[in-house]
Amino acid sequence: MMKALVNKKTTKQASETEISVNHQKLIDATIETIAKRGLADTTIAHVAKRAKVSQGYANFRFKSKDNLLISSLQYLSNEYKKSWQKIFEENNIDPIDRIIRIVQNDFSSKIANRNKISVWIAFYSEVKFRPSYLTICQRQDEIYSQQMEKLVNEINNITNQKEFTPKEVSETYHSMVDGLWQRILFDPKIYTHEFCKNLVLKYFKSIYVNEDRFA
Amino acid sequence: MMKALVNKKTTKQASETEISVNHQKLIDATIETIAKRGLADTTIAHVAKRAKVSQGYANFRFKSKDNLLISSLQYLSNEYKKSWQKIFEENNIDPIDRIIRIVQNDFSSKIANRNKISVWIAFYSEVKFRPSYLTICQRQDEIYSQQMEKLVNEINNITNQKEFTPKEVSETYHSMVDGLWQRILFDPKIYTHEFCKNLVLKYFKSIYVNEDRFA
DNA sequence: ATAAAAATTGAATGATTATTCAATACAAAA
DNA sequence: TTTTGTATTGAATAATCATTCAATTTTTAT
Repeated sequence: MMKALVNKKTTKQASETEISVNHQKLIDATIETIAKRGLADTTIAHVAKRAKVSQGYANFRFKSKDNLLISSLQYLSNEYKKSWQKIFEENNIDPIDRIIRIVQNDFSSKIANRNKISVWIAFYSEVKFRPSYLTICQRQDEIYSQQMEKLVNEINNITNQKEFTPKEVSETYHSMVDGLWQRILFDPKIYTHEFCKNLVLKYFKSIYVNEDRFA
Repeated sequence: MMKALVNKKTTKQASETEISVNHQKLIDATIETIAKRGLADTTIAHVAKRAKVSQGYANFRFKSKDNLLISSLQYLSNEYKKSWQKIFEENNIDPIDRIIRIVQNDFSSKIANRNKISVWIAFYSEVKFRPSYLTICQRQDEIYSQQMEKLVNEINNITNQKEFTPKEVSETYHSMVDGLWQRILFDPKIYTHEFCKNLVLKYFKSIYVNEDRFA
């Protein structure tokens, strides 16, 4: 009895490592497939082929296509969250430099590339009809906004800026980022990362008139 | 010969009116169906049922589903365009009042309601994979931007504002609108029309410091 | 009123695709 | 090596859906 339990456990651990590899391979393949073909044209067969596993296995591993899509969105969401969470936590860095880093992150090639953006928008477009998508997106947005407001509040205090509330600045920034991401998809020639960053920094410049770091 | 031609013409005219009715019924039904079920779940059968015509007819009338979708996007795009075109052309009205009208239009319940927005985003999400969608969206954006820059330029001259170029202000506004529309979908409780309009006007206030109309 | 033409139907077709599952490959344990 | 359990395959299944088209209804012209 005891032995059986132990055996089972080691077996499980070993296979879990194996499974994890396939798990991630499939999530990566899903994101790539959505980026290359669009959500409407993303089939289990395509994803499985890209992940180099059989079609049956892909479905078996994630129970359903829906589940695979949700896991992929979750992964994307976590990846993005990790990237900004780190910056918000850098308390030793000056708030203005910190917000500049947030902008740099939001328009870095790792985050704001056409593949990732097209996947985001694909999921956004279904948010109204899939409560699970909405939950994932909302939870992320909420924390981001909260942290952003806190940071803006610090900057308002430092600069003695009183006309625009942290909420207003934070929401304006957030919506600008969403809008610009969308436009990167439409016209990447015009909406380069530099162009977008510059636009956002100019916005901050209009709020924090005497601060030169928002060039 | 002559008679035949005339007959043909009258026949054609009469039927075109009839056809137009069905044509528009189908486009309306398509937009409603996308809004209610999402693009992924929009079938010819659903659209036809909503338009109260047979499934075969819907397909016959538009040659293909793809064509019906493109026509619906085109219609949506024209509808929006008509709404702002009119405002840009009101040369007798003061530029600042004109831009305020543009904002009011962009967040009117006719334009920025959840149904319309979800349809827009559904199409946006496929833009990368359907050149015809991209063309329609780009053409619209281009003219809007052009007119907006012209208007901002006038305002810059009047207010003697030199720090922010018309292009910068116009692009910032445009991306804010896109971003806010998206957020209306996510969280309509917070992102009311009033909230959005206020946010945008505050942005203008930060650019045109001495102008009280941007309350 | 009748014939001809056009509009419209709805059932059949064929393609696509998520899901299932019996069979096989593989790995670990005895 | 053999046995046992797990991972993985790939072909079969069943559902969904765009598209087609012969048949029917409606409209128009004479």
